[in-house]
Amino acid sequence: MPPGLKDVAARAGVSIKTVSNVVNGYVHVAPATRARVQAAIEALGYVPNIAARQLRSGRSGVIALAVPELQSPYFAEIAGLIVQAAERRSWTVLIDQTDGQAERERNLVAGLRRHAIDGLIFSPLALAGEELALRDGTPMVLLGERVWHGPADHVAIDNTAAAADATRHLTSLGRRRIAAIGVQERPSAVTAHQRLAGYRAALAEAGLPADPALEIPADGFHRADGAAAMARLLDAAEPPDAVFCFNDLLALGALRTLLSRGVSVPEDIAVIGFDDIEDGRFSTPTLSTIAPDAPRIAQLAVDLLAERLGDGPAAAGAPRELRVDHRLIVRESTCG
Amino acid sequence: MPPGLKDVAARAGVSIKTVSNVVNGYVHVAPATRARVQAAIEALGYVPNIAARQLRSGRSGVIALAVPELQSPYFAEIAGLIVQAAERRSWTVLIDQTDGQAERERNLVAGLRRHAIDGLIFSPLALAGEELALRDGTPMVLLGERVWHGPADHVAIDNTAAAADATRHLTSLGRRRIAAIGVQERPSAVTAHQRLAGYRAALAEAGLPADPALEIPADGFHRADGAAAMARLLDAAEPPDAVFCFNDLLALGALRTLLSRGVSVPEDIAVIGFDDIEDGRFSTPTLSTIAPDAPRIAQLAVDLLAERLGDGPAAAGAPRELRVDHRLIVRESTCG
DNA sequence: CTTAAGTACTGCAACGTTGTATAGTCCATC
DNA sequence: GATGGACTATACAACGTTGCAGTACTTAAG
Repeated sequence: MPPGLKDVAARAGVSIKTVSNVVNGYVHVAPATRARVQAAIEALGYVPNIAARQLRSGRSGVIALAVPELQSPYFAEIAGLIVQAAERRSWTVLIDQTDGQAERERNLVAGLRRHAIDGLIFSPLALAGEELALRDGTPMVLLGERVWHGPADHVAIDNTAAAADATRHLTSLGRRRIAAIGVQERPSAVTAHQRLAGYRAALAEAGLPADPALEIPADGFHRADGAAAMARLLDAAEPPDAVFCFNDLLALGALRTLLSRGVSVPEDIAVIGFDDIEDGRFSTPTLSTIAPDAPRIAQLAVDLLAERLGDGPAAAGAPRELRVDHRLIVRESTCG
Repeated sequence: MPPGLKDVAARAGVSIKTVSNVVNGYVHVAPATRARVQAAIEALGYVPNIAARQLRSGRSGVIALAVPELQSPYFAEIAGLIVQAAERRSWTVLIDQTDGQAERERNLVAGLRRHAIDGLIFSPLALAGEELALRDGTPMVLLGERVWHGPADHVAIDNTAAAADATRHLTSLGRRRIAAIGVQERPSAVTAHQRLAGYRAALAEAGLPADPALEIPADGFHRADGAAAMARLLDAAEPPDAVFCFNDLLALGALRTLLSRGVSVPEDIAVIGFDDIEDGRFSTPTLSTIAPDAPRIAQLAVDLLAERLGDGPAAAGAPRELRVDHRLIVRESTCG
């Protein structure tokens, strides 16, 4: 049985509360008393019982992060950054994996969590809009899409603008038949919709026609989906001269298909992705992409949560929408 | 303020304890009563308070997973699999990131965790051997290396044998100057030592001399380290005709250097990695590698923890060492 | 008709912590 | 020499839950 305040108090010859005060750094404790208590703490190896503390204070020091899947480099990176940012506030992060399943996401939002958490950072995949209203009062920060007037705070880049930047980069290189890989019909696939919108906007801007045959759907955003989509494009009557993939994994998959078929990149077909995952910096050819400011996304998400959790005046208030910058990164896959 | 047993009890017209009994599936509750209580629970949206439950029972239903970094695909994959395996036992997983810092790992082992957890799954990077003895009684499962007679349970593949398999694959292809990338001097870098040992053993077996100039150190196990190491090898007087990289990230980095310098793989230099991360299946060329049975590692780690957590006879006992299989996966980087 | 065993439910204490209220001491100020 | 304030320390209650002991009733066996 681990020692409690009680045991430390007995050993130091003070009251339980005095030990508690020492532990919590309360100012008005005589130096001599403090030293005696500290010694007792060391001697007994006392560690505060978090469960009890949480029971009293209602705070657990744990925030949950819900992502579709950790295996995806982009989410892994974001998760790592959020863990780091949370650490700076002495929070620990509990990771929920939704696998993009609507049911799991709904449970999350309904507050059917098994564990008590102070806040939730959530990157929804299957749910969108009003369905995301968190039932219990747990503060939530949404990640990764721009849902205007959504029910919760969220942090995101301007997906549409970023997609337009990517596409514009291709048009500026003189490409005329630019395909898009990653189109998704589901109404909840907001990210895909926004990137498609940006793509179309940039095409229109360049005076290029929107060709439905160039808008290739993908079940998921993985390499295999990208590889399959690219194969479909190459087998078509009139292949493209450039491809905008809605994320880097799709692009890497596409790249693989291109190279294994002997299509040279970027000479025959230029490829650009989205996310700037590390893989793209070392692939062959290296991958041009849109780089969201991921460290900032993580930091802002944690900060926003902290604000809601604080007792200050900012705790309440209307949902806020924070936009994070993105950059176009040009590498070999568009400019060999 | 969320409803408690008290509130449910009041609404259902029974005692608090009866509600508790219903929640915990106690047998001797009259069907009618049970129904009434259930209704009240639904109506109020009651969810048990984990902190209080833990305070009473000592169990939190949370296990911690400590990995060097989530950004690394191999760890991200393992983490994802462990979250899934834990879910099957209704556990949640709390992720700690050590960044491979000895101090952080030491804190972890000393039990200076911020959160109360039932068990710990730990993939150590900086610590090794006796330093890993867990101070408080929390059950721990070690991941990813084979430390004989270590202080805790662990699950690992046979690193040395696997490294030998990889190297043997290269010798069997007729390669004579086989380099190793990822050598680390630190005594705690057990993984690197074991893979080096396997590499040397396979060379000896093939009657090849061990050439120190071919054993290239790497600070970390990332793409950049692999790229740098490969550059060093190419600049040497006598470049190798094959390279065994201690993990896939190193190999992908090395691949990048090779291709950007126009060295053809595998004709001029064959490359093999270790881990079988998804990237290697879509890189150009695709990467030969050693594939540990990651799903099994995750499952076993969780099972082992469950055993220690159980009240059964298996709960105590000497540390166990479980070996997991690995396979050699031959792809284009060794057999174009 | 008594006893024992089983069923259905209740009340109290305790897990370890912290907020509030309180009380005593010491010192400076009016 | 009284008043007030800062400092130091303590006691008690409460957070929501569950284990244990106990009550009251029912049924079956002797």
